[in-house]
Amino acid sequence: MSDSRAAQVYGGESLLFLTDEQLRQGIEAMFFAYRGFTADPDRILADMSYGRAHHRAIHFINRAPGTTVNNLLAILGVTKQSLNRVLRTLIADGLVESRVGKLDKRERHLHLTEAGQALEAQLSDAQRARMRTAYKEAGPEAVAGFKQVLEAMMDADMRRAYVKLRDGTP
Amino acid sequence: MSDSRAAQVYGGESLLFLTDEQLRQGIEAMFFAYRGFTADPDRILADMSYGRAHHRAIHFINRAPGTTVNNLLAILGVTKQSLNRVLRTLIADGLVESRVGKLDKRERHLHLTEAGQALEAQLSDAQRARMRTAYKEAGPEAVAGFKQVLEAMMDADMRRAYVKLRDGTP
DNA sequence: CAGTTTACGTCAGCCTTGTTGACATTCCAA
DNA sequence: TTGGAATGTCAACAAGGCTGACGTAAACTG
Repeated sequence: MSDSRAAQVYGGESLLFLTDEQLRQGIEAMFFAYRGFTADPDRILADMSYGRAHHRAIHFINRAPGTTVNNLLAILGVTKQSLNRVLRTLIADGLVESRVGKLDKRERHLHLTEAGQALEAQLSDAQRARMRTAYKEAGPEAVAGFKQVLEAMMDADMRRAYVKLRDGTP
Repeated sequence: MSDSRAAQVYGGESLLFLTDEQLRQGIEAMFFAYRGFTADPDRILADMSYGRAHHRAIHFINRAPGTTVNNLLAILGVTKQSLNRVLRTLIADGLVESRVGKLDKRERHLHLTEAGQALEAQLSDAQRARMRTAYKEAGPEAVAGFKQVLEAMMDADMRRAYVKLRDGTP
């Protein structure tokens, strides 16, 4: 596994980008970048009594309005108890609305209220602003590569969720 | 801010990659990919009584052996109390060694013991394996773009830390 | 040399966010 | 009608952030 001699060539293609050093750079890039990625929303949320978990819930409810709790659970990858605690406060604070399903009354369909949409926009704007700057700095080809690698890094089920969200809302 | 009409062209260059939809895809890609990124080490650590915080400490001590507590603090971006809790257990368990500085005796220089290096290798191998697969799947050009965008996404001081680690150990 | 600053450790307490386990309710479907 | 699925809730707990306060030793500085 710990193969530092990956500077081989086969099939005519250089594999220099697969050295442990290259891989480690990618690992550290992910670590540092993710910090930046969450920094702006975190700052906004710190003032309110919300955290990153609330942001995630708000983001995906906005992204797929009417989604069920179970669906959201799968996307967020947390337990229903964890999610429920977050949803409870968001509903109590009037940011999220929970509507009993019409076809299946066990299900709860989640929607953002106007206040919820306002907060979503505020958080989203901050996060997008950073993304936009990064995209601009790196250029379109880099962005394409960025997405390719990230997608390849996901677990299979997360990748399905990602692609579904991406292609489901054109 | 929420400009959905970014499909403009100026200076002859398409800015289609800067639409809100494109940016949102990037945001979700980061979210889902980061989950995959941490999944393998998390699984390994779950069996022991360690968490992601221990992994981070071990990673950067391995990366910069002899680093001081203050230095590590800056890289990890946590409080000294938080880091201390983690370091204390790692030192107690014989994975990390803390040596009093020779020039400045206030400083503690951190090193991995053999056991620490073994765990680091185990965690690192798992994480690199995933990176390697992703890199292979996406190809060298995508990897270059991936790193460019991530670097552009970092806060200025994190970017400095990243570059320093990257270029300091060639 | 005296006083201040720096580096580090630690105690106490709080918060968010994750976990498991147990249990109730509602309702669909076989 | 009964089993299972979807949801919600209570309780208890742990990891890992945070702040504030305090102590010690070493280094720096006027």
